Amino acid sequence: MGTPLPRDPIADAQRNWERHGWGDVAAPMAAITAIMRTQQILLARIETVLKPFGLTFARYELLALLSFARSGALPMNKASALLQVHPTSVTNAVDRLEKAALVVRSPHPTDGRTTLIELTADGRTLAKKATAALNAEVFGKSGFGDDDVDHLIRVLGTFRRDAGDFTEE
Amino acid sequence: MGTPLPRDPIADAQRNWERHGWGDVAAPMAAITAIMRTQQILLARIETVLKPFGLTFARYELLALLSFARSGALPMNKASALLQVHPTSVTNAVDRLEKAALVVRSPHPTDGRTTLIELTADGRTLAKKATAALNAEVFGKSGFGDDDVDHLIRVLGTFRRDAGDFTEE
DNA sequence: GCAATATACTAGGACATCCAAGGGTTTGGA
DNA sequence: TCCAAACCCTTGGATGTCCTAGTATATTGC
Repeated sequence: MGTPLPRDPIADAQRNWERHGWGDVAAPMAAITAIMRTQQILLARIETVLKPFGLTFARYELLALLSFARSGALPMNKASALLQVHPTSVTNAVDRLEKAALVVRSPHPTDGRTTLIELTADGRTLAKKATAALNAEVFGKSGFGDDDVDHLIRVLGTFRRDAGDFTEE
Repeated sequence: MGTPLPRDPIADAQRNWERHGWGDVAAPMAAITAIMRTQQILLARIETVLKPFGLTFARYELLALLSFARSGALPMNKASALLQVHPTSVTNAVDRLEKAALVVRSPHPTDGRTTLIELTADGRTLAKKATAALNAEVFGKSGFGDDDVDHLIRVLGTFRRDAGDFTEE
């Protein structure tokens, strides 16, 4: 996107907030903005690694999810719930994965409304390769210290639970 | 997107990673995935608050940035750099803000290549109102504890610096 | 048993993001 | 001085996300 800025734009924003009398929410604003930007950076790294495999993160996530399912198949609505994205996003991803012969749609044996997404042999192979690449290039080089990783998992886990993502734990 | 899941899908993914022999990167994977999901939740909250103002987060960010500029105007490339998004994204946002009469494009006085984005009176008013709403509804109710906010700012700040977002500090 | 309600997926549309490419403007080195 | 390289913005295209509706299938309740 360009050259590094001389100063942290988010820290600047936080100062601006304080300067305008919003000091009480300046810090959370900065933290939230930092999360948004960090996500953007991470997503870009991930997409870069996946590009050679012809995958995007959305499609990879679906592939990875299927590869962990016992039978290598899941109903679309199940996938939507587990990936926590809108059903139409899953439809979109499946359309493209199916076109690439990485998954197949098949009717649910007992429920006529439901469509199963099944991993093909190619899909399973590609998922493995892509996972290895992501592990090596992104997750293995996250840049976060071990303590910070633990902290992030804990804090964001609480946040997600409070936001209604899940109940238990 | 729906009802809460019985279990944390990211914790499940982490267990799957460990089960498949990728224990060394399972934790960072979980932390990164949690950041992605948290961003999604926060963005949804923000967009919900901004919708009544006819704004999206991208447009709000631009408006807020302009409202902090001395003259209420910035060159497009400056805005692109500070918001850390692609120039075309700024073009897109300005197109829509201009259509809503919240900003105006004007030629740069000395550099014929550059276009200035100027806040209109309406734009400045709306920015103030939208900021008040976000402060009250999102940043003021982030759900993060003060210590966690500080930790996030610090850890993500280091991450962003290492990623090349900025140099100093 | 049948109508009303709920659920599952898809089609179409609005937005945002990025990349690649094109046209205009400046700058800088030969 | 002058042309090539650098820079700025926009257009067009690919993706992804969500929402709203519409169609088809199940389930419920009377």
